[in-house]
Order: sequence, then C-alpha cells, then structure tokens
Amino acid sequence: MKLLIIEDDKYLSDSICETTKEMFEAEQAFDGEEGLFLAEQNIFDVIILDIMLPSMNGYEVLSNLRKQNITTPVIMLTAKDGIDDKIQGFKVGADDYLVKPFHREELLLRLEAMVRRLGNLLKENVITFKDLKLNIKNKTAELDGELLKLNGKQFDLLEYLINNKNAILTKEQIFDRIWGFESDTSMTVVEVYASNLRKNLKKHGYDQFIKTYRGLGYMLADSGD
Amino acid sequence: MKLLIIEDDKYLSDSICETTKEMFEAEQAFDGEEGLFLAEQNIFDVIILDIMLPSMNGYEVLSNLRKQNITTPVIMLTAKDGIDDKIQGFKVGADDYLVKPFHREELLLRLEAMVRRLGNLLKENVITFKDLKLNIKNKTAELDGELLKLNGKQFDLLEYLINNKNAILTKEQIFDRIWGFESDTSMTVVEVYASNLRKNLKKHGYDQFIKTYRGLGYMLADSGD
DNA sequence: TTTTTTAAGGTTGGTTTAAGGTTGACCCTC
DNA sequence: GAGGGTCAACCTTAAACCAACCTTAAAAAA
Repeated sequence: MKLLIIEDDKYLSDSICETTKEMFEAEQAFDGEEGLFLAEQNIFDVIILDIMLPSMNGYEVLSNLRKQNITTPVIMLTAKDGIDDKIQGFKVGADDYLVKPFHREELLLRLEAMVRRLGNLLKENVITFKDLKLNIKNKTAELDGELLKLNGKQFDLLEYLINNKNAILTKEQIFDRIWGFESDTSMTVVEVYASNLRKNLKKHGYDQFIKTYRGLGYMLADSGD
Repeated sequence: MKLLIIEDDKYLSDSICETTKEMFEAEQAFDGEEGLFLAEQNIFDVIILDIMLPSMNGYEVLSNLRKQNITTPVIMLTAKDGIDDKIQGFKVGADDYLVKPFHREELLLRLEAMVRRLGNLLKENVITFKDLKLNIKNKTAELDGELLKLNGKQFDLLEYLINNKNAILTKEQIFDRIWGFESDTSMTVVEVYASNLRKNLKKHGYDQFIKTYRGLGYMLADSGD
C-alpha cells in the first residue's frame, strides 16, 4: 500500500517513513503544492498531511483535493491542539487528526484504524475477484485451488486492478502507482506487464476480464464480454 | 472540456495549461486579435483573458465578444488590483476576476466555480439526451440498457451535440472542437462522422434527432420530425 | 537464477481519404 | 406554377493509412 507524507520537517517525515515502512511504501512531499500535485494522481491509500506548510497550507491542499472528488483518507498533523483547528480540518474533509508531538504507536494505530475503516483491513490480507484470491502478505494468487505464478510487479498490477475494478485506469496511473513518479522506465512496460498478466490468467479464462480501452487505459470488468 | 487562454506571457500561459490539464484541454493565444479570433469560434467552455495584451487589450476582446452574443464565461487576469479595473471588467461582461500573481489553487477554485455555475458539474460524469446516457469518464454510451459501440471521436461528437442540443453547430465549430484548429485533416470528416454516428443510433431510432441544416450545420433536436 | 527492462515486429482498430450517389435549392423555360 | 436541368452541399461506403497496443525474446539488472 502507498502512503503520501506531506510534511516540511524533513526529519519528522523521514521518521514517519521509517515507522510505517512495514505497512506502507511512502512518498514524500515537502511543501503544499508538491503535495497537492502528488495527491492529485490519486494513487495513494492514505495521506498524512501537515497543516503548516510552505506555499500552500494543509487546509487548502485538503479542500482542493476533496473538491476534485479525490477521497483518499487523510490524517492531519498539527503542532497546535486547539479545537478550532480540528473543526476546520474535519470541515474540509479530514478523516483523522494527530497532534504533534505524537508517539510512533499512536500514528500506527491511527493508520490501521484508517485503513480498516476503508474496508481494506490490514489484518485481512486477502482480496478477491470472483474466484481469484490474492494474499497480499505472501504476494500469492490462487485460482481454482491452483497457485498462480505471478512475479512482483505482475502481482502489484493485479492487486491495483482488483482494488479499482470496473473503473478505467490510465497507463499513467498504473505506471505512477507501480513504478513510481520518478522512474525513468519507459511507459511501455505497462503494456508488457498487462500482456504477461493476461497470459498467466488465460489458463483459467480470466484474461477476458482485463479489458483495454484504446486511448484511455485498462479496466478489470466483472462482466467479460 | 476546452479552455482558451489569452495571455501574452508565454511562461504564465504554459503554467496555466499545466495546472488545468486534468480538467481542460487548453488552446493558447498570445495577443488580443488572435484571442478574439479563436474565441469567436465559440467552441470553448471557459476563457481566461489577460487585460494587458499586444494588438488589442482584454476589455476590447471581451466587449467585442459580448457584442457578438458569444457568452462563453470569461475569467479576467490583471496585474493591477485597482477597483476600477474590476468595475470595467464586469461592466463589459467578465464572469470572474483574478489578480496576478495568483496561486494555482485559486485559479482552479475559480474555474470550478465557473463551470459549476454553468450547470456542467465537474463531478457529474453522466450527461443525457432523452433515454441516451453518456458516461464521460468511461466514454461509454447506453441506450435502452444496451451499450452503444462508439469510438473516440464519435463519442466526442455526440457529447458536443448533446451539450448544445437545440442549437445549430456549424461544421467549422465541430471540426475545431473535435479535431482542433491546426489539424490538417479535411473538413469532410465531419460528414463521415455524422454519418457513422447516425448509423450507430439508427437501431434505436435516435438518428432522427440529428438534423442537417443545409448550408448551416447540424443540430441535435428534442423533437424528431 | 529470477525478475525487470528494452527492442522489434506484428496486430488491431480508430481515423482519414476518396469516390460515387443522393438531395434540395435555384434558375430557366414553357 | 409545373416541369426539368444544374450545381453545390451533403451522404454513404469502403479501402488505405497510421498510431496504439500486443507479444515475444533477448539484454540487463538484481
């Protein structure tokens, strides 16, 4: 799962990275504009957002996101514990709140709660699509009692598709999610991986559910016609 | 949706393009005359108009447009924040105002507000014509529970017609909107696409609503006689 | 070794062109 | 004003073209 940390204190940001690295793969932004830009890609599972930030404050970032209908859960950080901040934070759509300084475990608890609330239970390591079961923890996939042999990025792609089934994902989104923004790999790898994934699902006829929308992207569809 | 940016500062213009590229497809004009010419095509959803411009200033461009009964919403930009400018801007028909320098998110907010005011909610991904439903996000069209197979530009054409129903659109407008100004394709493609679209709608009898007005253009009419 | 990336050629299907057919406005003649 | 001719605008079809995508395999990296 991917976490975005928007926090200008580099030391704190790194420390959050460290704390959460068992659960999340983290990206960092060090000012509001950069954070908003990254968050707009809509490829994160959770965002940790500081309030006091250079170039654009946390409230602005958040309300901007929500206006764009981006509903990624957000945990806001602030040095102040005033009730006003909380009110304003929740009003613009924050899902949780954390007062600095906080304990490592407290952050972890809230992150877990956040993700659990989403339905993506952290303890629940299995996601499914029809009879296909993915075990997130072991990175194994199973269909009809048979173990599919999916390598790392193939698994990631399938997981991303399942978590967004019946919605078109552009090649850019897939690339940003799996390869990362600053990767200098060519975007055509996405096609290669789509092809390989289909090949691996073909034996069970599940390749039909991965559809290509020419000029738009890919979609995992419930109905395969 | 299409946005026209009339701004002589190339750097700023490009930056607006970048900022809005998730929402809009932008065209750029770098002086007043060019801007007026493009705006007269009447194919844009919003116009961003600078006041200080070579060859013709923003006020002239705007009042010229309004005299021609072109009501595309306009957001004016200016380096000055004098109240006089605002008054003059609104008097000639600007819909909103932005003082340079401005923040990326301020522009986005105003654009959103503008479009929302239009009734074209950004969040609203579905537009309809009678029993025909277009999902803008998936680029899919549905009629009587059946999915229509429309390729990219056919979909764009239908979308444009629905957004302008009961109004005649000239072939030039359609061409400029869908193929773009500088396309070197021949204008007769419009006829081909009108034909193909009618063929695809014929099964449901909806071809009758696309009417040809010889020498004028096409119109999607509520009443099919 | 296994996984990831690049490169290259093949395939598909949307887009454009071209060519011939149809329609309707306009004019002329009776 | 009825009939007919003419022409430009428009319709329709189908083939040619081209960019997006697929697939494979070899090279590079881990």
